[in-house]
Amino acid sequence: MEFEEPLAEPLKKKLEKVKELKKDGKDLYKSRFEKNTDIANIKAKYPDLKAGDRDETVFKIAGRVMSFRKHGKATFADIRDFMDKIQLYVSQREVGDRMYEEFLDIDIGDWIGVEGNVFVTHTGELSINVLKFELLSKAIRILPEKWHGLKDIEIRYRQRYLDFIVNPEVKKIFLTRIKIIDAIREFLRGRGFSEVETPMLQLIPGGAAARPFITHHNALDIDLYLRIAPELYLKRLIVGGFEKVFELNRNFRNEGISYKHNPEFTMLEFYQAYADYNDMMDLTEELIKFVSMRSTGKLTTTYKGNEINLDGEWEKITMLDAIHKFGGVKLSFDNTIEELFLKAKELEIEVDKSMGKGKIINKIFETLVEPELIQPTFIKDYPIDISPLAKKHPENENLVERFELFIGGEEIANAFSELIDPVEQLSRFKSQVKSKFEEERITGRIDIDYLKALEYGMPPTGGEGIGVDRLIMLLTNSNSIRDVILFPLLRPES
RNA sequence: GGGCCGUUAGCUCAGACGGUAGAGCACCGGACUUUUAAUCCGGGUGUCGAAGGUUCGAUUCCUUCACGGCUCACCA
Repeated sequence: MEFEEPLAEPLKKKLEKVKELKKDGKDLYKSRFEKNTDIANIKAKYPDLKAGDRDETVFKIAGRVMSFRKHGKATFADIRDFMDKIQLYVSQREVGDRMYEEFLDIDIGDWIGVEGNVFVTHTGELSINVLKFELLSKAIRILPEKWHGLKDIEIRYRQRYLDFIVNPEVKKIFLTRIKIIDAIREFLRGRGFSEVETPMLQLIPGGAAARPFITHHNALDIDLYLRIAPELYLKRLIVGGFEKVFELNRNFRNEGISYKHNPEFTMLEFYQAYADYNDMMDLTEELIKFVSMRSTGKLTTTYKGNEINLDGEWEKITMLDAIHKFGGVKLSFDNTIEELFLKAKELEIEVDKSMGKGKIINKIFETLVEPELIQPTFIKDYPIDISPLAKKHPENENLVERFELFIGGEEIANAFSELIDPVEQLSRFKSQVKSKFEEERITGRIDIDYLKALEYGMPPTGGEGIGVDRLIMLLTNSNSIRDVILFPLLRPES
């Protein structure tokens, strides 16, 4: 038994008790228990029983003991299984002297299996009259307190199991997360999309501009990167003839941690041949409405104090129009760099002239507009120089057919009509690698194999990425990405 | 990385002019056959985040560090 700190007194006593029980030949850690129902089922079966009512059906349930109310020769206890909890009534008369003695050795936190029938107490609580019980697994550590719960946010993240044991609302968030993930798959499958798995270990980490995690393959003696995006592989599949594919899995980015960034996070990417970014907008709107209904049963949510309505048609507006509308600033690509630079300065937005027009405009957009985009809004037609994989806009060579979806002031989705011209793709890659700033962030290597794939011909395609954790934050009103990731990354304890 | 805040019992939290700390729950001992924050009687179980410094004396004051939170920067 390994304890990192000197043993606190209660812990020592627990260990002594366990030693005693073992010495008496008790098996404290059993192999199995045959349940025949869940607590929630029992509760559902007897909605109308009144005080004094009783049913002789024998149920076998199991769970963790959460509390005791001991009364000498009879004891009440609450046990909890995955979804529900119920009160046990154990009396010496019913279970006999020896078993009752054994029950008094049970501690809060222990797992037990129980056989008993249902009755309702004087105070009207549906309870299990215990006929037999069995200790399944002994707890040595003492659980956090029962009505203040566990508030220390650091312990909640580091020991998430305690968070689940003590804070029921946390479990609710993750159950919603599970429903959201299921609903995404259900929706896309229903639309004829195939779920695929592409490499997480990549030779060239492409599809985004973030610093990658580096690892090493010993047998091949090569460095590999954990993927920052699956994009370039999914598009290879489109070249190979797949028409609708999606991948719902982890990406890894070696960047800062914040309320909306975890080094590993869940990304949905989907690609549809013959579709453009307008089609993707329609699909996105339907997807998120479907997911919201399936997971929360409604089309409204509250996020950071804002009421958000997902119903109705979502607004679509170009980036430049949005800057005009929300920021009152009229910008265009006819402005010189100097003019854009001065405009940004005037707005107290930090930019420098090496950034290029697109980047400055985007920065202004992020500062002035993003926080205002509370209700679902598609921002479309992004600057070309910040969108190396998107198709050029037919009406303006400075723009691409790209949109981002914002809800609650957060970026939820990013999509475009894919750039499928291999010659143009090469020159875009080159100009991207050119700037010194980018060079630090990108490995500097162009994915020649991806270009080769394009050279074989890729059909017109719409592609999109959705930050699933952020979507979950939105639908569960969670202020931090750590509240929707089971085991978020923390610095190791000293 | 910068700024601000936090770290006291298993948990939630008090507290002190600088004189080695106290509540509730949990825990330990006892009473109790319908309680549900059960009740009643008895028991504090602690490296006051860590290390230095000042001091007769530091958990308290100072410095540094660790971890966490918020925020700014960064993350197209």
